[in-house]
Amino acid sequence: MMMESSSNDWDLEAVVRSCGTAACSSSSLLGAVDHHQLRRQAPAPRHNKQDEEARSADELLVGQPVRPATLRDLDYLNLDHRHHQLQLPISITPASDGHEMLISFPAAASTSGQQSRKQAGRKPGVRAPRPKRSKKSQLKKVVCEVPATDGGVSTDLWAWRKYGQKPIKGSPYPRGYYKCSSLKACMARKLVERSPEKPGVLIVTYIADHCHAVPTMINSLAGTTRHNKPPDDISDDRHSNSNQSDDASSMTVDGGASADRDDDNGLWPVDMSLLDEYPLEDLLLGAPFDDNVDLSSFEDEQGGLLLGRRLSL
DNA sequence: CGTTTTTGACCAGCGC
DNA sequence: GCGCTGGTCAAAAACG
Repeated sequence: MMMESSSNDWDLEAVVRSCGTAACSSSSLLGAVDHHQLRRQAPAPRHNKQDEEARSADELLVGQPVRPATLRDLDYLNLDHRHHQLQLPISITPASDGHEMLISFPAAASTSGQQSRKQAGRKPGVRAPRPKRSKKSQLKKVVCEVPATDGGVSTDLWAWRKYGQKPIKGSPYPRGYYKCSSLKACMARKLVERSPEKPGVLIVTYIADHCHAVPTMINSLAGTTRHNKPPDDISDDRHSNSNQSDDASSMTVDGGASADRDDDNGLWPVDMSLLDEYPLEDLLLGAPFDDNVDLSSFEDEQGGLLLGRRLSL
């Protein structure tokens, strides 16, 4: 019953690893710069290289989790870089349940896309029992409305991995589900969907806090990144969507970071001078974060940040 | 080879 | 209790 095809199919690809992205050079270490980009995917199978090339690529860059502290911290961000920037918060609306707040950003032009892919999925009947999930209503959530600007490169301090996508009733757009990929034990998740009323606006819901520090250096591991097509690749692919499975809402962890990466060590350098000006504690305030984390454990002997190195557990 | 994305299946929560 | 819906799992494929 899942994922019917639709001309409205779209794909969100959020680049979440900020620290190495062009848009997140030293001046934008906090990454909190929420660029947005929608990736449109062509219906052709992805294993075909040419088809892949033809696939349009809007990338969605979703900003880092925003909390009140974040808003404060964003004040000092240098948002003047080559990519589209978010205009910072226009309104903050507390949700009724007290666990949730809505942060609205000005809408911007957006694009959408889709992609096709070979049949995936798991064989029926093979599944380990999963732990009881906590009541959804009890989860702490932060909802952000961000403009889906095209051509922008999004940055986010956190590395996310997409683990699911679902069509949402009442909305022509699917919702993408993302987990923090920096640490497997991290329960932080992010939901990304396009606002049905305002297609130019993406609704990003952050759930749970990260249990680790903000990634500042990232290993270059195979398969950790996907190509992010330049904005001019964005085309009318969405209209060519035929029997494609459906709107893919995905985020990649990349954002064109490779260009800035230090290939010698596979790590993206961090402008540590920023840490002088803005203590790590402040940086961490910029995103959901476990208050109990011992920040000192994330520094090496040179005072450099160790976290952010992708962990394989 | 290790990682990600895609996507159908599975499952829990919720409303009726 | 049942059905709908959303959230998550996990196999397969892509990627570097």
